[in-house]
Amino acid sequence: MQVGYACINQTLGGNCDRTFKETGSRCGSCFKCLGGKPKSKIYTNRTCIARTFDINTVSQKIVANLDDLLTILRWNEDHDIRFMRLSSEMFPFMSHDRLGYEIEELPDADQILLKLRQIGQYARDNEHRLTFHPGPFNVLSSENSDTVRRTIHELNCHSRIFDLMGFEQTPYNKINIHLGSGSQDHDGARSRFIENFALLDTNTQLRLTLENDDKGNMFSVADLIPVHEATGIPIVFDYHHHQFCTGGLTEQEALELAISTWPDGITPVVHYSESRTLEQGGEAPTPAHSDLCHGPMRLYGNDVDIMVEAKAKELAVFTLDIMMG
DNA sequence: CATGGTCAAGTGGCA
DNA sequence: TGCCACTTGACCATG
Repeated sequence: MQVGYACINQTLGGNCDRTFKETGSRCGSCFKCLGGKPKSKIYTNRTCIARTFDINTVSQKIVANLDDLLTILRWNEDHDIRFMRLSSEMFPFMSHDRLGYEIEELPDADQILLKLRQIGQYARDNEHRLTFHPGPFNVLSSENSDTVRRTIHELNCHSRIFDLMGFEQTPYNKINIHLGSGSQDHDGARSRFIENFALLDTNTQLRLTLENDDKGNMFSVADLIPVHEATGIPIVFDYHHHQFCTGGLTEQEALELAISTWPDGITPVVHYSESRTLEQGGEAPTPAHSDLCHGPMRLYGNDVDIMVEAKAKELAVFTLDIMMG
């Protein structure tokens, strides 16, 4: 079992202002709290906006993002964290209709390709599991053919990065999305999803996973099962989302149903977060994520890798209270 | 150099 | 109708 976090390391990134503003307490361990300089900021989200897009700048940002990713992985290793979600912003605008590019045509392509191999090698050597979770704009089930086309391209771009890291083509390095666009018509959305899934590159198909939604009219774990049966796509169980969309299953039932969709030999991934509203003393839970974990999180005896989706990132990993039984 | 307005993209749900 | 939520705050122009 590994416990990981998503995209950003606050300690290295010095990004605790949000936590400070909303809770009044600083993390105490980021570079700002320790008196460091902004220059030393380590993060992998360097991006740009379309208006100022410049391929040379983007290429340099990618180099810096990959350098910092390796720094973060080393920090993780030092702190016994061997599971991390990579930011889709590491390669800004890569799949954009007008501004998109191939990695090979970037000015720093050689350096970037080398760094990707080095990151992959480091992850394999130290058994770090790296995953992607492309943004909510990826809707494979959309009725809009342009949206589907862009989604296919973006997912393939993500998969290509894992290929360049030298990873096997399995959901060990998953690319996770939601089914999307089916609140009024589950059957139609599932059909379109299955149809469009066939259009993805094979390596992308082999890495794709589906996550249960956080809205009652959307897709519970049970609602995703027909898609799993048609495509073999494993299901990622999100504990927090399940509260808002149970599909009539208990937490344990939904967890174990999702686990049953994973291939032998690959540890299933689950997502764990808690309600921000409850954390701040509210009455009813809402989908927005908490800063930290308060738990306990129950595993019911199952072995999974846990992606903690809390705003305080790696700091929240250390607050996770896991109940094995 | 701090601040606030703005930023590629889809969809659903709430005030 | 507008805004927030989700992957994930960062960029950039202004003072």
